[in-house]
Amino acid sequence: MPKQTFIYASKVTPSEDTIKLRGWVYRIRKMKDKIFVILRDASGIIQCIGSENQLSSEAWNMLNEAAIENYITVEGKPVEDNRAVNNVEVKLTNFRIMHKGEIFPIAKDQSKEFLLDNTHLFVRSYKATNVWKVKASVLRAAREWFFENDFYETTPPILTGSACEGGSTLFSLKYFDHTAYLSQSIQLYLEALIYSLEKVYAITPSFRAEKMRTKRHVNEFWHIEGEEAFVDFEGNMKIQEELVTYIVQYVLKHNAKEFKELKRDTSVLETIKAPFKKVSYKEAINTLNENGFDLKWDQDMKTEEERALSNIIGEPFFVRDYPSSHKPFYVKLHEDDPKWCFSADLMAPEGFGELITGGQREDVLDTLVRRIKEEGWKVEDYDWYIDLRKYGSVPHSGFGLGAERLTWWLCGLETIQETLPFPRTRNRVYP
RNA sequence: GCCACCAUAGCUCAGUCUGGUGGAGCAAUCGGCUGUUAACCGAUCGGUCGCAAGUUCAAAUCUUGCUGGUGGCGCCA
Repeated sequence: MPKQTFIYASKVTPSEDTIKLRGWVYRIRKMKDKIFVILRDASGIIQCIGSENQLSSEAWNMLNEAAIENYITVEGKPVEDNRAVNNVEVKLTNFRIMHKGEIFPIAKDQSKEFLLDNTHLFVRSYKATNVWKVKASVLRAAREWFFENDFYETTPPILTGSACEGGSTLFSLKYFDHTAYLSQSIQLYLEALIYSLEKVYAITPSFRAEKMRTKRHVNEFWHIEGEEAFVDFEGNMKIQEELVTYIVQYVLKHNAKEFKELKRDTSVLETIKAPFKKVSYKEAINTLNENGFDLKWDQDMKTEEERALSNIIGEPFFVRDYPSSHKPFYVKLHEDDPKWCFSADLMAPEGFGELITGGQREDVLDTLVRRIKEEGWKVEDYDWYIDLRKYGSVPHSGFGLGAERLTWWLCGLETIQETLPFPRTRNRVYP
């Protein structure tokens, strides 16, 4: 008899041959002379049925002892049956518990706090597994798009001696005899690399020490950042909308099963196609004021307003040309009216809000130095960055996409924390 | 940083307002059971009511402090 290997639950189809599966007990329902056990593996779940009169007494006894999350191996014949989960089930001829262990602590009733305390066990839950698969697709699709469009993947440092987004939200740590910081964005380093590779990207963790408690924030997230030489503000938005469209189409094609399990209605996602709608900041304020808000032209949009705008527009859209005072020193200003700047945020529909911030960078030496001073930063802290404008400075643009923000929206989840296996939040750095 | 809220059995919660012998469901254990869909039925087991102090004849319950956690906001991806 040829050696049989284990197959995945999702690959099981009715056949005359006996198959072998391995995985964990997802559910088990016991009756007098038959037992239903749902086996879970990386691919999904499948129902197995064991009857007392078709199993050895050893196998039957083991089946009676089986409990949630035991590691098991099974053998049996796959048959069609419309009473089973996916209309196929395995009639067991053999059953073994490979590791019984203790009673699994996560059961039917779970509070958010309990799940976070047991995150290391919750990662194996069926829902979480589906999210990890979508997120893996997001990262893979992003890399594919960059590769297809001649971007080079680069590896900038995560440990850094200077701030990018401002001092108050930096995590600091001891670096030999100095203080170093965890990266908030590798943008400044990517700007250096365009002078070598022209079109670069990186996927790195970013850290923000913000003491916020919202469903949109985590203190450690994965940042998909791109930077391109010779690309202006408009061209940068084109890159972003094509990248996002590619990722959306990729997950729709490859993750239909996961979306179904997550009960995500994908009809909105199916309509998404570049180019995206673009509204100026001024227009956005006007639209909001027409819908019952009372905002001034230079007022910052708050979460409530952003969410309202996202629901009004109902598709992905850019808010472009922000007031300069709202954006950092590296953003290029409009030459004719420096009150406005070349910065745009890409918003997701359905009230999910910001996915990307991007824009054209200031490439003129004097203007950059002036802006750093105006914002109250020390010029010497940015010496190397300023240097980039001294030797063949070129117009360039870039953006930062939050992998978790995107996954959150694509999966239609309650909170962004659910897109990370071990989310780092204000009160959680363990496990 | 600001504002709320929560802490009672392994888990989810009721009981707190109005002080007077700590409850239910799930899990676990035992038994029953018709192909179950987080099965169902019966029984058993299970508690320093987050910690500390105060008020009171009497505190899970009222007061104060502390600890841990959750939600929302500023900010942002």
